[in-house]
Amino acid sequence: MFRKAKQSRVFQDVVEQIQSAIIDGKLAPGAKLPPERELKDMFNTSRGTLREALRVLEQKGLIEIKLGVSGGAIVKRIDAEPIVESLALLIRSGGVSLEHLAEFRIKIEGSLVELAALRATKKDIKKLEALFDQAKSLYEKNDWENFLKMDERMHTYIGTMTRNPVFQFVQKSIHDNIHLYYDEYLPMNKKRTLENLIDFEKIINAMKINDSKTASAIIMDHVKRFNDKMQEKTKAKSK
Amino acid sequence: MFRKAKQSRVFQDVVEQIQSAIIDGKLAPGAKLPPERELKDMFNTSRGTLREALRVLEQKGLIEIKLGVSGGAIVKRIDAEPIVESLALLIRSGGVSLEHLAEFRIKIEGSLVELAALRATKKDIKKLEALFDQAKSLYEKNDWENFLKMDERMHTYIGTMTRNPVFQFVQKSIHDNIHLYYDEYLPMNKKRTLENLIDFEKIINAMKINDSKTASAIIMDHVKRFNDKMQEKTKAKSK
DNA sequence: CAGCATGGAATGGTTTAACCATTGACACTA
DNA sequence: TAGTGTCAATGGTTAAACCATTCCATGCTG
Repeated sequence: MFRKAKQSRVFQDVVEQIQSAIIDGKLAPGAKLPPERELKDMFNTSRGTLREALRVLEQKGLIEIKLGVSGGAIVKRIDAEPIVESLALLIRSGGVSLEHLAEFRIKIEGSLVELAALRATKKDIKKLEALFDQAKSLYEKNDWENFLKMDERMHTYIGTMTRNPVFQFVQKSIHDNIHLYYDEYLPMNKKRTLENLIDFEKIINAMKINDSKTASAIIMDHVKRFNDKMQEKTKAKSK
Repeated sequence: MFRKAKQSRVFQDVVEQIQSAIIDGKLAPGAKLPPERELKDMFNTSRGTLREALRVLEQKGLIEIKLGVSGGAIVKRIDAEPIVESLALLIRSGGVSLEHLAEFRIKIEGSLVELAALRATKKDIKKLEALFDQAKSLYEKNDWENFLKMDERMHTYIGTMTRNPVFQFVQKSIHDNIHLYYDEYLPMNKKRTLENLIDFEKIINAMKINDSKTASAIIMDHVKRFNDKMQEKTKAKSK
């Protein structure tokens, strides 16, 4: 199944071989790799080196490691998680500011909602309504923290509705990360949050009658309003 | 500088400590971490475990490791490379199809070019013209492979011109990865390539007179034409 | 004196072997 | 039969030694 490893950064060669096997479908999601002690022999390397390779594969989101007997390295379905995490790093290190993110968001989220509306199934709308009801209930309970989480879930779910993984992970990346700024810039605000909720209600209603253009227009207005608020706060801070 | 490491997945604790130090700016880009043999004592761990932590940090794009005396782990400036790589994995594993990518591209690239045109400096335009001239020369020499590379560089450079890192890495991710499909679907085609070149010439001219709307319209047409060609090929294949 | 070759030392890369920690399966007992 | 405890498989960690690469100082040579 595996060649012996090339020299010089042996662990990299191991990573490449296992990664190729996964990408080529020789190792499907859910498949279990042999135990470390066997793998090290297959690759003709030491356990330490093999483990460095496994660390890298784990970090790439290609495998997951379980402890105990019948544990080991299991091939994962590749998802957007590593992308979201990398973007978060980029943001937290100051490479991306809120303005950058907002500028991008305003360009993309209209298209995204339009696409979601075009492809919405009845089930999607039900799901979205369920999320909306939960958000509303949290709003009424003044549970700001959980309300934000639900808001994030609604945005992410609209991403899912596009049926396009590129939009999905872009949406997830934006909203996972934009919340990093919330606490700093947007403390709980009843009035603003209500506007937020009403927007979602309107979007769901537009989706129900397949009015994708209206849904798109509402979200763009929603994002613009958010950005304006954010900029006010930023200016106020820098004074 | 560092606490002793918590137990259970010790290497993860080491990763978190070093990562925090980098994000908080305690370790600036270019700074050198102590040698492995010193770090292992600082963290009170073994060299093997410490090296697993370094592998993870390296994979995250936070550090870079140099060999030899005066080598060691150097803090990197965080860039979009890990994101581009993760996306490539997602695409190559079949999670993202060409149609998905194209659908996204058609929505985003118009906005991106518009922004680039708005913010273009004279230096940008010179640089873009230089890239264009090289691409043209490669076209005339029928050097398909290098022409594609130059085409990719032009797209990426337009991303840079937005002065927004989010657009930059999105553009880079799309174009780094869309080339994975070129060989399969788009063999060298003189006529199509010429259209391609003329588009760029028009875009540069529009940018020169600050006509961002026209630049945007041209690129959207360009992308649509690309998608149509691609779909023809895909259909022809599936017959 | 200038330039170049050489060897030493610092540093990452790899190996080996042993032991610890977690967990699931299975046999034993009440 | 239900519960419980033991055991073995597997990942996690440690330790010490040696290899490979690279920089740099030293000294030789022209």
